[in-house]
Amino acid sequence: MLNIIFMGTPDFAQKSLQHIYEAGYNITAVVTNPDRPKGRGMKLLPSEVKTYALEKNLKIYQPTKIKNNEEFIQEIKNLNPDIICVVAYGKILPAEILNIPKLGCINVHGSLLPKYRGAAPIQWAIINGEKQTGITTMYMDEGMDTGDIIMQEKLEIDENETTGELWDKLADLGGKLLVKTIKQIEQGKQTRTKQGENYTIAPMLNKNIAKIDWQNQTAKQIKNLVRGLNPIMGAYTYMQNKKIKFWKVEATQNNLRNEEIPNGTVLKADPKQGLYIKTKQGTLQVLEIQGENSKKMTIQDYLRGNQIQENSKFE
RNA sequence: CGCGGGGUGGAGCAGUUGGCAGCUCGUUGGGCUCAUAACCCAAAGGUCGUAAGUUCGAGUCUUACCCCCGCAA
Repeated sequence: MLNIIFMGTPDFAQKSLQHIYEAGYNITAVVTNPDRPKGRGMKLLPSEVKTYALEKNLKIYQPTKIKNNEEFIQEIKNLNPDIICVVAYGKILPAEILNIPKLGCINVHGSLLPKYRGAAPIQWAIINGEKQTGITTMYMDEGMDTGDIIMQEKLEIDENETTGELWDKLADLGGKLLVKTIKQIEQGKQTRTKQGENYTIAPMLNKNIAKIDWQNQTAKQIKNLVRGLNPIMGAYTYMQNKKIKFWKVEATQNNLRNEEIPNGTVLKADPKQGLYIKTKQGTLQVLEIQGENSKKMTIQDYLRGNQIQENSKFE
């Protein structure tokens, strides 16, 4: 039986760990990021991977840094792993680590490489309105998601699907594909394909991209942004200096009114009929909204207590 | 002790310097209409988070506690 070391941090990784654990592999250690303060009160909370590892009584390492951490690297060597599986770990592994396992370090990535290399492949696939994405398993090298591809599996994206929904599906698919990949390696049947240079990058999301650009984005693009940032961050805009987030919107092609009015103008705001906003192209209908310091609610609920004037403007 | 917002009929909110607890909507009953996410009439529904304090009088001021939410990922 192979000795496997698993490295990963968030829920996406936890799913992979669960799949290989349930497939009966011998997981000699789990490496995850140190507990981080999060939530209200900034309480120190363990990662999803750590929680799962604790539950299954697996050996856990939480190094704050890996590069030049001789003690940690020695520990890994001593465990004598056949394979190291890395899924959304959050740290870059130096060659010293990559070279330890006899059968290699393999990684699960949430896109069809070489498309969307980087930290946020799922989010970007939705923001860009992709109709299809998938999971790739690969041999890791020192670059960022540049290793040779072992297996890929495609998945269709629904036009209303959010990042959260797609995330869960891919996490599960990733776990399954990881197990299949390990099996192939175990049997020596794995293939190895170079990625080629036709790649795209999916960098970490920052605050700026979450802001709706009323001047340059069409209704359709805004819809993609909103679902791409749900439930992480949420697309936001301003109304009278108050930050407002949209969680669910619909894009309609035809304009509600044809007058020459600025993009971002409220065309209609009514508790019964909803909220409609003019965009560069098409009309945006808001379905779920979140006011400043408030919680997410349907547009109907929101408009009962919060007046939005027709012809006022989002910025 | 990370910073901030808030608990008021079923929902979302307002409530000014303490002085009859309100708005929009929903619900129920009735009316009108070829028709409606339409309109008209009527009704039900609140120990204002909990406890104590100040006061002639507290949703409003003071203190303590409980709960919820936002920022950050």
